[in-house]
Amino acid sequence: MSQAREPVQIRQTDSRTAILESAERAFADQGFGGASIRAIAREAGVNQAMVHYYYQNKDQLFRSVVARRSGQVNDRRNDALDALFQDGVPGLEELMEALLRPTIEIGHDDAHGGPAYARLIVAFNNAADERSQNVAKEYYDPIARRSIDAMRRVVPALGKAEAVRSYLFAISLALSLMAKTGRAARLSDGLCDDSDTEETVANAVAFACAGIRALANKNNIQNRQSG
Amino acid sequence: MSQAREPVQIRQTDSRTAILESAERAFADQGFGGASIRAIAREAGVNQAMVHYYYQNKDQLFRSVVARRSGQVNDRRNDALDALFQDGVPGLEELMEALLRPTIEIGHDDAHGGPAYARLIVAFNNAADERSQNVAKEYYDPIARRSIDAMRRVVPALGKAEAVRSYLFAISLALSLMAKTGRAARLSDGLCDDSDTEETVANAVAFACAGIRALANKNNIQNRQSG
DNA sequence: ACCAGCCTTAATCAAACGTTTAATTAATGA
DNA sequence: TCATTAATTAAACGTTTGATTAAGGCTGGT
Repeated sequence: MSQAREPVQIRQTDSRTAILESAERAFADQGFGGASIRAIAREAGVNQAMVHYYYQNKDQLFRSVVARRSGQVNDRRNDALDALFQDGVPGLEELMEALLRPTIEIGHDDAHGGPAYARLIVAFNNAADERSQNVAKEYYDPIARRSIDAMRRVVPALGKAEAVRSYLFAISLALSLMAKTGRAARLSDGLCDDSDTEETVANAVAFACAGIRALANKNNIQNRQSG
Repeated sequence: MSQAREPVQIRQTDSRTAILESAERAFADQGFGGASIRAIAREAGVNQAMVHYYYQNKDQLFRSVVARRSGQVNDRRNDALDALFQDGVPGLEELMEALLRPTIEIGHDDAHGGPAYARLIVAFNNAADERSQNVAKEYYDPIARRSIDAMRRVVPALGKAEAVRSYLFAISLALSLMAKTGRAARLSDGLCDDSDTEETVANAVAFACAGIRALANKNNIQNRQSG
């Protein structure tokens, strides 16, 4: 018997991830329909047949792009949740920072293609087409459910419907911060930088926590009146 | 002299707006690149050359779709702002409702294709490509600037950067409510309906106002400490 | 040296794309 | 009635698309 070897990963690494990163940029900039496999291959510096060799078709290429990044973000979120609830129930600010920080930080990670994925994830987060919904369901629903449960443990007054809404609000808020469309800078005449990760996280957490408490109070008052 | 007549509009109305509405749905569902003029024409029940006859090319077709709806929303917003500030400075809740309600309501207007435009506007609101940015700049920046100024008059403690961020947060929040991706219903096991316009507006306003006040306080405290 | 396996290539396919054209029909004003 | 204009059509343009194929190069194990 020969000893263990893994020549496969070593050899395929270059082209495989080059395609993935090129695809990430293309999907982010032009959408699924607008991106072309030919252009993705060209920018990755590989033959266009290589895209099909590694990823079979355009649909699976898209899923592979999302799978890689969502894994990075959600691993960090899950770890943070584990740590937070280990010593009892944390505060709302801690919880929301744990949920929002990984999302915002990956979008700010210029060196590793974060902004491109940020644009991509924003685009399909609010999309209603079947492909986007299937991908969202597979890669983001599990962490979403866990986060919503966590929010209700931290703020017991929060009803389930309000918790879901709050989570989606907070996420949509964090995503709008990742997108870096340049609109904030334009509207503020350059005052909003958004490259300051810490300030961005702080703003998002502050805004989200205040909003969540408002929904929880609203829910509470309604229950008292009707009950 | 013959009496007044407008045969042109009457004759072209049918096909012209049929194309526009079909295009709205196509762009919303498949994105700019994914939507095809052929399919748009087919679903509108017209020859595909008609699309170019009325709208020259795909780019102008897209702009025409946005122009029509943004006009509807922003006229209502501008009127509401005029009315609000006529008798002095309104409260934050009134202001935010004036800004968010038109956006949310048009997304809930099932009978007039609102949901399709909602999805479309969400998609390109966070997009960074040149086309989306140009359209956003032309059709949405003016009302955005006016709204941001209004917010600062109502909440003087709000710095300019915070006001811009707050506005973008609030809008992204309202848009995520319009989108109706089905995700809220799925995550809440059907509890979140989002077809109740009044409750949706109330939730969005409550969340946004609380968040804005939080940012204003944060800004205030920082100024006191550093000043 | 040789084979077997991944990796890479150029060439090719049918289908769909946005756009243009020329010709036809329907409605109008004189 | 007749020329004029607007609306509509079918057909074709050249290009690009996603996907497939068959062939060749490279590498490591024997």
